[in-house]
Amino acid sequence: MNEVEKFKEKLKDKGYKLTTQRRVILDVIMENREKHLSSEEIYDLVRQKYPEIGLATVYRTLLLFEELGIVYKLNFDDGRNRYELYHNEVHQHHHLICLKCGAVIEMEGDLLEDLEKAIEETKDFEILDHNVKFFGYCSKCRKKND
Amino acid sequence: MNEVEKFKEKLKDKGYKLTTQRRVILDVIMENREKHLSSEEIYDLVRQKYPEIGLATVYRTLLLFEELGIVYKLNFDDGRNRYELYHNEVHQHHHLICLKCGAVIEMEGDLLEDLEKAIEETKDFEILDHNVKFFGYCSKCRKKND
DNA sequence: TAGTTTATGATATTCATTTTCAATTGTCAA
DNA sequence: TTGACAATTGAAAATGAATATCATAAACTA
Repeated sequence: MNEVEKFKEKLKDKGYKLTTQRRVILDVIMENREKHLSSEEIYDLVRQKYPEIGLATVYRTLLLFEELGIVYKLNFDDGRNRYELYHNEVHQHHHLICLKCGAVIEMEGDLLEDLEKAIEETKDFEILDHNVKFFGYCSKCRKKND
Repeated sequence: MNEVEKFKEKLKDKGYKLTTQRRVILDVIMENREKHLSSEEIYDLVRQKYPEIGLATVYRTLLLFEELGIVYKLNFDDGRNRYELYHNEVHQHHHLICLKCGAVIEMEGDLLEDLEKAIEETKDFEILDHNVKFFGYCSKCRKKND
């Protein structure tokens, strides 16, 4: 079963309807896997394929997709929600955010596991998700500074 | 030199004036060291001491204090900025946020150091700050769930 | 295909934050 | 101490992202 079929099933399972708008929004997100698009950016891209769409529908759909585990909401402290396609490694990657040029670099690997285990034990806190961001200067901006 | 004197000096250094409003806002933040107050919460507390103050002044002052390194801005994904008094260990603590009751538990210790070193080397990214949050259920809420 | 329910688009609303601008208040030099 | 000038303030308006409202328009199901 491919991704789109899985998507259809997830909607049906919960009694949601399969609409053109939802399909187009999914397409845009799938075509931009490596990006971290904001709601507004998604709206702009969707309008190129389906100009009649309303902004509210995009917001509603992103909320729904998040609930269904289709997308994952990111927060880069730039005052807007950003989304990426959900994948299993999503919890295993962190983001490096350049304070100069705003570039977002993805980082795989979960070196947090030990830390999480320690927290669960010492604080009796059940961790479901984490949010790890590093702010600094990317290699390009570091070179410019020389 | 005590904290308040340091504060006065930081303002003067950059040509900013020492106003009653700024003093009262600092007092409120200092009296709530262990908390993570939002701008609105700070406004409410400040008004008890200085009712004439305007909301915009609080927002402006918090922005200024952040710039001067007097406070540190936190983001708990609840749609508002939160602040805490800047202290050197600020970079060394993380927050556990309960998804049920909203409690914020502070966690000391920096187990991220190894991870940061690895990033600086492999990604050529100079880390200045990090933001680490863990979401889950606190011990109280876990007990309630039983 | 009809009928019911869900979804949509346009618009209004909310909420946190920022901007505007005239009036006020610190600061520093005389 | 005063006066001048720049910085600061308060009130209100503006912004910007996100959400709610509501009448109309699609989807699904029998």
